[in-house]
Amino acid sequence: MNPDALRGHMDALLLSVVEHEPLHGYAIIEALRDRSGGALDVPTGTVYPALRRLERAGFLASEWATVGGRKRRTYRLTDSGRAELAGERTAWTSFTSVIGRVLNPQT
Amino acid sequence: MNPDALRGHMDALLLSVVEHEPLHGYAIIEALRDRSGGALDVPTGTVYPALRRLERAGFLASEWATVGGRKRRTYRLTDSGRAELAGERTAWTSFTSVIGRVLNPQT
DNA sequence: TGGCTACATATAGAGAGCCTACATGTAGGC
DNA sequence: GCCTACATGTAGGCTCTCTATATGTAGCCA
Repeated sequence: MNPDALRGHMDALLLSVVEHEPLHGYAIIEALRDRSGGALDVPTGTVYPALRRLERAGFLASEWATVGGRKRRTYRLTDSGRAELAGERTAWTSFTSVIGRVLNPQT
Repeated sequence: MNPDALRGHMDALLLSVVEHEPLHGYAIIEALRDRSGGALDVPTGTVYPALRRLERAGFLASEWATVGGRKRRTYRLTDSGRAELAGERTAWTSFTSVIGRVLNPQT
């Protein structure tokens, strides 16, 4: 997966993955890998800063927890984040429609 | 259209638009606008450098022409560019599939 | 004549985000 | 003692798209 292709879609992916259950960073990476059938293996250097950015934007909220002697920062979707995710899903649909039409015009 | 979303897809769009007929930069911008139903209005500062990049990569070849007193640099797809475009189309399909699955999992 | 719009190309510099590489630390198996 | 999995985080680099600016022709209109 070309990294540049992800540009501008990472937010939607991250928000989507914590939609129904709060997850910590490491688990988010695993969830992305699982949900994509292994196609998405996002490095920690991408995910952790992105999560902080999304929290700063108010779309996520985090809490520290200690599980099995290990510290985790668990992220959950805020109401604002839920609205953002809905918008991102709509944007995704129109994005694929537009690019798809240009890439494969049926003329 | 969020500019970041285009990242990594611009090449495919540009190659796609000159697939069946050579076009010059200005016409390429118009073609993208037309094919996308107006959704894609790519600035010259994006297109011209991108075209040069694609030519440097061997995917496009250009020739100068003068039409109605105006100079045009007309780009055509090379064989290498044709192969690249095919690859980009395949990549696009799997990209949308992967992101779509993560964004809207049917579990 | 002057001014405006469409046509046409090009570059400099800013901005942003994803990446690699590195740093740090715990738990558990061998 | 060493390795792997788990877990978070930052610094710096890279690349692409964008904004802003520059340059010039052709044609219309007042």
